[in-house]
Amino acid sequence: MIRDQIRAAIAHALTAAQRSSLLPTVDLPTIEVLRPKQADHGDYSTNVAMIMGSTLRKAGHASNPRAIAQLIANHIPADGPIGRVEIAGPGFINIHLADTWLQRQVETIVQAGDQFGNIDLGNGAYWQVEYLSANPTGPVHYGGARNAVLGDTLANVLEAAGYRVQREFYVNDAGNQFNIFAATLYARYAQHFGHDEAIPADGYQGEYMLGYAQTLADRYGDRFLQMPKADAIAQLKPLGEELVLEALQQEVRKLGIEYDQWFREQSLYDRGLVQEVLDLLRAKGDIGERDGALWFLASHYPKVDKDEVVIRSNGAPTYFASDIAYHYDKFIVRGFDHVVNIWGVDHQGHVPRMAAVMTALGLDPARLTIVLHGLVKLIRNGQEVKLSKRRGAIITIGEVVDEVGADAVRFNLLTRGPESTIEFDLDLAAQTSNENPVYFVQYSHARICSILAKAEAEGLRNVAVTPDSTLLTHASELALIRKLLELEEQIEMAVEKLSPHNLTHYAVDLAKSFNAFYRDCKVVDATEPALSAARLQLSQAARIGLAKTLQLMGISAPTSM
RNA sequence: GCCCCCUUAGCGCAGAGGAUAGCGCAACUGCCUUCUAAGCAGUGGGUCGCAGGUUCGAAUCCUGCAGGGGGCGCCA
Repeated sequence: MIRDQIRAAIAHALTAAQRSSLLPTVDLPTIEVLRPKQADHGDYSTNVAMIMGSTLRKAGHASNPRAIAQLIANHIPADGPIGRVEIAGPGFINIHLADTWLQRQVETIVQAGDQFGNIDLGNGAYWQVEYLSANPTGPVHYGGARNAVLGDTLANVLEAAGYRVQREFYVNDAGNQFNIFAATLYARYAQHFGHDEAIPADGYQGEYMLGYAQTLADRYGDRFLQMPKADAIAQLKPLGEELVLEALQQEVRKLGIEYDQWFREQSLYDRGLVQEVLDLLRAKGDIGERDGALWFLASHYPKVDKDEVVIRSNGAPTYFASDIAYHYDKFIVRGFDHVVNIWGVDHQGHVPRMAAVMTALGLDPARLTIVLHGLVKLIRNGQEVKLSKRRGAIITIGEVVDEVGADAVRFNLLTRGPESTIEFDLDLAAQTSNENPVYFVQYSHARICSILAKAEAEGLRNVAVTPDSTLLTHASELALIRKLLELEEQIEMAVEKLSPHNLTHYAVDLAKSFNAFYRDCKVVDATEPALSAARLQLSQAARIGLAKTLQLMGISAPTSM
């Protein structure tokens, strides 16, 4: 990455200055390479001279930061990406990228193609991203779309950063909610055949249950009414689960999401892993008995003040019991180096307990990251649409995608940091207007494609000579190249913060940079074939950058609009 | 009561301890016989919730306070 090259050059300059005794030999500070806000402060800058200044002052040496900066700057080799080096302000060293180097990057980008922007941060580390996990009791309500989009985009970004990533959906099919679902399903199924069978008091009221009953009746007839109710419910359970998961998969596909694995909670019990892990914790003294129940003694661990029931006094395990086994399975059985769980803020209380679980299992808690995201308020006709799965008055992910389109949903839910609450206005999102920055970005991509097509039609893309990138000297051309080269850093940032919202802002910036170039520089011009060739290559690079950014966000890159 | 998150332009939001705090929308003024006007250029708009502190330097870190949201179950 460019930043690393700059950092290396500065480090080299520092040691060179020390070796020639121009700078006293003290421990070098970590070199921060910053991106100045103002263009005339250069492409990169470092404050290392000011840090050194205070270190040297304390050690009784001459400590004028500007003088130190000058010493360091004198030793920075002006080659490769580094062009002009200047001292400014209280002691900043400002570094401008060299035009000739920038120009050469156009070809590099085009050659990289869809690999452009990829970096090697992960070094092949094996990560899991688990997102959208839910009870398989019906369609996922719209708020889940944020979870799904966040997790899926993070997975994309991690892959681009050199991680091996597994995408997982945890199916909570072992808990009480799922039993209630099965009982409700039985009732709806019986009702379908005219029986007077009431839905359980805490059952699922949603209309979608009628659809499941209908499907079961179509596929299996009334055979489940020819047996005791308990047996029928037991047999309907896995069938109902399959129906729900099929439907979920369809919904999620509308957002462009494919999971590598749908992991069933029940499988942890079937394999005896829950018992095994509880025994293990008991042997370590992390399990205690109180009020007839078994508790995980989480309060023994930092930041947790409460213990947590794992086996109820009625003998039934809690969700938390299988969750411990689940994470044991992730780290110890399957060997992920790192796991990212995407949860809504309403699960925040569970976070410190999971850290305790990690420690209790002998794992470094830092290997588990839980990304909490705020909830989504759906606005229609200026009013909040209430989401309640139990009451059945839900709007599903699929419905919203059908209404406003997957691209608008993904982009809008990605623009804000995870911790924010999002008010998603359906009426606005449905408009294909400039209210939707996603169209701005896509339009820019389509425009490039149109230019490339026009050049093709006029035979300008068949120029025999390789494009001469040194012809790209216009400020808008160089600004566009600079913006394109930011992609690596944007990916790095998204990974480090485990938050990809910066990509939406970058996409808009990149589109604006292209639009400025388009305004200032005529690309297809038969009277200037050499310049056209160079600009066409730059346009191609811009298309690659925009398409890559959109691809990371799971948003389509249309060739015409 | 305790814990977590949020508070930046009229609205919605970015801001990796750095220099003159940005983007979109809305408002106002211009630009389509020209490669896509779903676009472009320009203008106005700010005590970065409040008060202290740390630092050469704070929207950013620390403490307190206020307002908003969430969480504190033998639910998930």
